[in-house]
Amino acid sequence: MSHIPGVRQARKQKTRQALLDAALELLEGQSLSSLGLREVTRAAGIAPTAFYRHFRSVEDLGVALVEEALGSLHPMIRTTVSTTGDGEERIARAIDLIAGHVDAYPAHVRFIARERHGGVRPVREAIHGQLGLFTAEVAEALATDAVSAGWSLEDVLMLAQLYVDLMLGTASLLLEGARERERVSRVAARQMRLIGIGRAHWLDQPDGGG
Amino acid sequence: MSHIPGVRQARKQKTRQALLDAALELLEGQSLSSLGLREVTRAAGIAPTAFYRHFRSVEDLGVALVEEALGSLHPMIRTTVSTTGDGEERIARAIDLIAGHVDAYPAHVRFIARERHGGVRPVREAIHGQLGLFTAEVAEALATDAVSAGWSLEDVLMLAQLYVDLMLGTASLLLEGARERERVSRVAARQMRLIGIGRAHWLDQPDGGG
DNA sequence: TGTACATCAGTGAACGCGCGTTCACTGATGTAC
DNA sequence: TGTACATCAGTGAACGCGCGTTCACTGATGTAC
Repeated sequence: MSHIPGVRQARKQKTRQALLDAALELLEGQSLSSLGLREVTRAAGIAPTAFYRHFRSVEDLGVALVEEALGSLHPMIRTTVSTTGDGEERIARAIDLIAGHVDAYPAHVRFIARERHGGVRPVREAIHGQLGLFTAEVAEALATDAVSAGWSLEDVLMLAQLYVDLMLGTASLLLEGARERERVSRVAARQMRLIGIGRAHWLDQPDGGG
Repeated sequence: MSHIPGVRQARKQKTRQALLDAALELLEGQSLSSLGLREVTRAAGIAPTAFYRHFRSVEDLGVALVEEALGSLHPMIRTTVSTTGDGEERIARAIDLIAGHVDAYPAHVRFIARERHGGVRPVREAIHGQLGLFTAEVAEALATDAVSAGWSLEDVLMLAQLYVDLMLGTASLLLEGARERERVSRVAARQMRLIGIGRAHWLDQPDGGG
């Protein structure tokens, strides 16, 4: 009735989502640079030509997928980082959250891991940009800890980058080797512990600070 | 003359290498899963059908590329890890070696970074296997350090994995942002330093050791 | 409420093109004697 | 050394197929009055 929502717009949104979902599923076994437009529309159950009502190209759809995938990752990182408790508790909780996210959004995790260094530049850049935001967010949280007193901004950022890379790497390993989940989690926990120890002693060194 | 080398075999080898080189160059802008057989033979200057004299498929060629790319990486890791001197010297030397390798073999580095999580399973598995060997090699070198006395094998391996991932991540960043080389190197150096500090204090913790 | 017109998501035919793979072949290299 | 035959890397025509994109269209939804 009113000119804002409308049945038409809702249906369009639904088709768009069907395209995104179909693409994400097809990307389980291939890279975005080999994903075909007709392949996606066939899986989504619409005519090939309707694709253009939603995206200019498959590349363009890929960029939209980045938003969707890292949007779902955003709250997770926020929660992980704001967990309270001592070091060991925080590590255990972080690992649990990563594993939970991999279970809840396996296709999203796979997509990001795959296309982060993939063959489609605009997608790579979109992922890079989003991960930069995540790193800044993690850095902000780390900076409020007492342990970070006296740290330069640059050093907090390099630490955040270490954590973000470790989280992504762990998520990717959890995805591939479902049967090795326990071993992967244990190794990741120890790596976080070691980084935490390095963090605690960073300013002990004569030339540690920036 | 003798039945072992022969002109024929040498020529075949040369064509094979031309295929590998052509593929590697084409992979600068796309993923292996979208690389076409005809595309490769065209770039290599041979008829499409001759491809089958060397590889069963493009996927198969990809696996051969993994051998080639990580073969060239092998000596580098060995050198990096066996560098002598104090911690800071070793870090500086490691970063230099990584940067040098990226300059010498940019296409190989890009290929490995891209296909490590890429869409072609056999290639992914080949890379995973080779990186596992590297990690073991790094672990072996780390284990001989005095700092590693009292460490469990599992912990040495988790440390080695941390270093290997950091090296690969750094190589990839150096590749993408040529103009940011200095900043990337500085951050990587500090990450190595922080990991080194964590390593030095690992056994200080009541529950640090395995 | 009813009517007339505008919008626009989705359709289906058609196009030219490059793909992977097959096949019978060519001719230089290798081998046996 | 010379000859006759075997091997096999590379060729070129041919195939059927799915691709991305264009175009004019349909018909339900939206808007104006």
